[in-house]
Amino acid sequence: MTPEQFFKCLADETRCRCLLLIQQELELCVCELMAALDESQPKISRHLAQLRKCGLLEDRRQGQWVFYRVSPELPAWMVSVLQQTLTSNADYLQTNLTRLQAMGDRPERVNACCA
Amino acid sequence: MTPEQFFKCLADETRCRCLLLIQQELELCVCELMAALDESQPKISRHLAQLRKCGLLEDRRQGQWVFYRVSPELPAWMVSVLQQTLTSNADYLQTNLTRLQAMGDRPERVNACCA
DNA sequence: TTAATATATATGAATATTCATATATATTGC
DNA sequence: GCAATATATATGAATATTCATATATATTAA
Repeated sequence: MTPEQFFKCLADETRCRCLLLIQQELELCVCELMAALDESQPKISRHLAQLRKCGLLEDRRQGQWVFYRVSPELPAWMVSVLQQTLTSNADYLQTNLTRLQAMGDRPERVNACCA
Repeated sequence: MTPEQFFKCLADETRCRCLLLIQQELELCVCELMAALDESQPKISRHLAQLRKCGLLEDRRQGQWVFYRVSPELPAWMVSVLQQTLTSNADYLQTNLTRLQAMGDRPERVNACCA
């Protein structure tokens, strides 16, 4: 993936916020991101699909939910850019994190290894 | 500037290459970037104007040439992203740097302070 | 006047959004 | 176990919007 292709993935508000939230929370499902961003389900789902197709995210289904996480194969410099952006833009994400915390009935995580 | 606005600036091949070349060379004029990227003058000029308008670059005119450099007011994390991208993508820029070096009659720099 | 750079406009291409619907899993009542 | 239903997510199709490019023209300095 070229640098500009990587940056294009980050160049949309929905994708940027989803990626940074996932980078911080390790793993989030579609409904959690809908709550955090207050956006429609198809909108979230489409952007996540795009990020997965580009190789930035990977998904796993757990029952009715699909959880997304940053791909473990992502080149180190891209991870570093994500982390640097996250660390330096705490205020940018604050509203989203507040909404996420305020969300009731968040799906429980079950470790893939010992479900 | 929000993170996604910053990344949008980097999300185009022409702008990405120009920015990384300038980050590496400290200062480049339009005709040098035309040579390095082998692109038309209006195309280069337009993208540089956009980067300047967004606050990523600043320009100085020296005689007939206009030199662009990374804005000294750019937030540290953005500079860090630029530098990290540059360092980790040497091969991506190699063709451009070769063409730049091969360019004859490159305009001389005159220091602003002691011209 | 010539060289270097900037800008305006028109057009086409890429991208995002919405709505409706499809699929996959879970739950409830029989 | 088997329907009927609910919930979570994905996707096709239509539309709207944004973005990049090319051409032509303007500006600025030597």
